[in-house]
Amino acid sequence: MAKEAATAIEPTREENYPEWYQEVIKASDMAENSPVRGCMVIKPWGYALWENISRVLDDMFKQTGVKNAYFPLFIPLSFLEKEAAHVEGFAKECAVVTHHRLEKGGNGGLVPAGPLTEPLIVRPTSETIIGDAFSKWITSYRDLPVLINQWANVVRWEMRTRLFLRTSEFLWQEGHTAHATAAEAIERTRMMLEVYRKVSEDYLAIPVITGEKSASEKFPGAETTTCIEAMMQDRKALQAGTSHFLGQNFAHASQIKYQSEKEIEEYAWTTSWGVSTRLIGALIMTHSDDNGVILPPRVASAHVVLMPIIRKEQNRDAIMDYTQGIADRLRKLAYYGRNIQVEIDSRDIGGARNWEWIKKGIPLRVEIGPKDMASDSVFVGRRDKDPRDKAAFRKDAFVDGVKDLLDEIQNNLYQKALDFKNTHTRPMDEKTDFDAFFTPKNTERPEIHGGFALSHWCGNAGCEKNIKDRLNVTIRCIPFGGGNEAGRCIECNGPSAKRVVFAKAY
RNA sequence: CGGGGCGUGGCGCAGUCUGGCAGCGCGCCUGCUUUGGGAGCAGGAAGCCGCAGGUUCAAAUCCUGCCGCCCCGACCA
Repeated sequence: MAKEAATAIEPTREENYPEWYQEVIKASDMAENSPVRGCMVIKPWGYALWENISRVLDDMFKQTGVKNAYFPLFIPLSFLEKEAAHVEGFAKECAVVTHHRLEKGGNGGLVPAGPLTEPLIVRPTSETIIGDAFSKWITSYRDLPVLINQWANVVRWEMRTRLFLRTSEFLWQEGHTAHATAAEAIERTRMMLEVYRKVSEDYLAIPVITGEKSASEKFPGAETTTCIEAMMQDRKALQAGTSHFLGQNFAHASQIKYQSEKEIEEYAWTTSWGVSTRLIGALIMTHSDDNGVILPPRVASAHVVLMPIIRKEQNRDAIMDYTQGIADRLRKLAYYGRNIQVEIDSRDIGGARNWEWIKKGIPLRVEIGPKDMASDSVFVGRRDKDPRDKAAFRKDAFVDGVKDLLDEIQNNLYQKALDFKNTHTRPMDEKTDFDAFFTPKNTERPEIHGGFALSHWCGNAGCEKNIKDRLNVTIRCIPFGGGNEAGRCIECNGPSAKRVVFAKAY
């Protein structure tokens, strides 16, 4: 027997969180770096997650009247220039296409030829190109609202990239809507944020805080940006989704106008909202442990792995039949929008097989050997429990109860994440406490520290900046609900009407 | 773009200081024995030592330039 590591993943979260994150992804076989700088290859086990998340979102979008469409990957440079704040926000991270042909170069290579008269940028987001379409589609108040979503890839040339969390190219959906009134657009902004909250909490089992961004953190060109913020296991905040009220900024830029009932020319009010493959990063960092990924059942790449244990060759057919019979029954069961997905892994590689599936985070591992078959049973391990904590089930009881079992795991994951978030979220009124909260004890090798501080803020951008410069802590959002409560700004002691969420962020 | 680290079979690394046969562990393939907590033995395949120049009888090793990756920061979903 080979040596056993204390944990399947090294280093552990405690030892080196960023490296742990990378190792977890590698061990789960979800994605890998590609030859293209900053771009990832999403492998089947990771892509299945995205498919499942997409399906849930897509259904919910459609239930609110949104329809899917598709717009070009390339955006004329002049389009991006139309909205001043938007240009400022995205100019630094645009990939630009300047040529349309390759020719043989001097030493056998290829060189770009045929310069474009107007460079094209690869979309970092599609407000401008979709705004242009909307300007043609909308002429009357009768055309409104227009409710469009597209599933697409976008490119943002980031300095530093990390699998799923920040890659040069990523997959996302971007919703774009146009409305006759500000009130209706604001309502839509909140409605879609609510969809994100629901998917995040009910499917990904990631508890979030919903709220509004401060002026410095909002989307370039937006009037207001609302967001869902989640806490990762290193207690840093991750912005998991945003929904923007764009006012009439993009309507002016793209000339989205309509004639009202009163025969007056009006500009439309628009929104945009998106979530991306970053959600997968959020999911990994919320649930995974030192043995690898833990997938919430409702979006898991697969639900159950069946592992036949064939001790004697003459048992093979009987055990495989028994296993196949269980798989057939499980696959007929519907669970949250799809049938139970079953993997059968009959590889003869000893205990390594079990550990591979632990690292991949599959919710249920089922061992099926001669003893189980003899007693009409199965031996089940749950990913939300210790790897050695396994229990025998009667076969029928397991099959009939598998959906309850999956829901139990789903709820456990959510509850655990919620407890973690609550434990590390605290009101903070004294500047010294605030600074201590966000300062690691060991400056050489900072330990996991901090969390969400609920503190008062006077609304002044200067105070926000001071805090960022001093502690690298930002306002993640001004949370909805919770009520107003007068207090004193954590930075300047000025009057404040409400607490906001401060945290270090990804 | 600033600071730090690193590029050697698929993965992780040693070898570089002091130039002289391309190595180790894991993984992979074959066979036998095993199997309910990460199997054992035997055999085997797999390398442009990041790239390009230079020095040398000889370069993974020395020199010059470039490229890429990772971590921290700035930027960001």
